[in-house]
Amino acid sequence: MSSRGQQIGSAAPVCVSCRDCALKPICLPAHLPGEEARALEAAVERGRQVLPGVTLVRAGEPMAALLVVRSGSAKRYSVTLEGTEQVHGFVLPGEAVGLEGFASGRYTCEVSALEPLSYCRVPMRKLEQLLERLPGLRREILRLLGQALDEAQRLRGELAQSDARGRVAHFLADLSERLARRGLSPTEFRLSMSRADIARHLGLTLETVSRALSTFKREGWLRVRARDISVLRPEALAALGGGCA
Amino acid sequence: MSSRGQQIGSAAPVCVSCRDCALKPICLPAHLPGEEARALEAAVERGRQVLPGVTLVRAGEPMAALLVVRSGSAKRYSVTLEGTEQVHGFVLPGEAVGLEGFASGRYTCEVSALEPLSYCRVPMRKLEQLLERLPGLRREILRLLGQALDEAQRLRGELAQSDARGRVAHFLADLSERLARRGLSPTEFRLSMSRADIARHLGLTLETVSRALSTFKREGWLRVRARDISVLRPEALAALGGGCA
DNA sequence: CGTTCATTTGAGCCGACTCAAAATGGGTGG
DNA sequence: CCACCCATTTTGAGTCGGCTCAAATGAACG
Repeated sequence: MSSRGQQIGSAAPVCVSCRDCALKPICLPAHLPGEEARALEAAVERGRQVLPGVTLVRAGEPMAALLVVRSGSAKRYSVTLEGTEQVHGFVLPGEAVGLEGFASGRYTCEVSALEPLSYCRVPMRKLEQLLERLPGLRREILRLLGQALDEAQRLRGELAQSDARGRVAHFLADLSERLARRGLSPTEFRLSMSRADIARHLGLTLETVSRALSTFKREGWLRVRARDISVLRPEALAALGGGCA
Repeated sequence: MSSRGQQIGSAAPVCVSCRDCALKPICLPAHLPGEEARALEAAVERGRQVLPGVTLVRAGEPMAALLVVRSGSAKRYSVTLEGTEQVHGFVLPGEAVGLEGFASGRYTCEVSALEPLSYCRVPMRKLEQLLERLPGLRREILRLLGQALDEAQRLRGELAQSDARGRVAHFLADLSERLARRGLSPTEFRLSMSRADIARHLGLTLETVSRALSTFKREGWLRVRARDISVLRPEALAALGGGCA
């Protein structure tokens, strides 16, 4: 297991202050003035770790804390009446989990680890106290929610307008960009999710996802070996998947 | 124009306090304690009116205020690089507009009136001041954003999983339910949007939307006359469109 | 009453799904 | 280290739903 070493986000030491965290430029405190960042930092519970497959939050459960992934990746999904999974998206380091819980104080979807994963926690009690006196944090949390909303809408638009290849291309381009923002390679990465997960996320079947990848491979846009992806022509993917003004 | 009289939400008198507003049980102040509601009310600019087709907010424009529709309905959309509209959804009375603007302080999509429409406005300056001292309002705004996010995700799931008839059924069931919550008839209503708008919202063509409606009519679930809809078997629509736990 | 736009209906085609089988790779135990 | 086993992924053949293009009908407005 230690030889894989390809998991998303470095295997960070368990306890690090935000100041020394590799995610500093991306994570919540990034846009906060110094004192606010310090106040927030004091409320953060760090270094929780879980194994692949473990569920971080469950639908219906009260939202007791704001969770932010530190390393590893996770799958956000909900289960339909018929028992099938709807995959809403994938969570990368520095991203918050379960924001839609603000709606009712309870989570409405499940989030489970795809790899060994570590995360930070801000208990809601403390968060609310902090929101009382930190205007920057207020703005930051609103920004976070607004961003999530914007992203969800953008994604919906993608589903509505693109065909299978377009969706897969967009998925790869988006993932690539998010990895780059975390200082990881945008062209060489290992998918932590299965074809079936990708398919359920994009509203396709796993065969169709596989075929799309094969097409890209044949066209010379990608190298694909199981879950290892090398992007050879990012522009081509972006052109197919892009589409938004 | 006055003889149509079918527009969504009554033609409210221009200036009404929140206390006397027909939307009181749905709108923002509904969940606020008395003093907070009063404080918010003092910041609200009421009774702005626009004609059909007028754009309320434009993509790229700074988010200068929080807008809530009072009467009438609107279309949220964005324009892709190719010049086609992506319809994100439709706004009913009591619903806020442009929440995704919290992401960057600028709107990312356009909202334009589908009927004569009136709305209320809370300037962002004042809103931020209020958020400083009203914990209930803080929670309420977060709830609003969380709800919008949850809804966007649910919709994405619907797109990913349902076929054409399922999407149209879900659209009607959702609209019906939202109208009911506003004290309007859930079974008799007039669509304020075109088939093309519905189609672009659901990721279909207008012909397919029309065919789905015709099918429902043939099965005896609906009566359809142009944009006037009578729902005869709500359960049937809900069964087709539902699907989420 | 005529014009114009929105909606409905029809025919044919293409892409994505379904079902089925082969191949690949990762992990395990000898 | 190698052979085996299992799950995942790839590939193939055939079907069906939704798209495209085109025409007809219906509604709204001057």
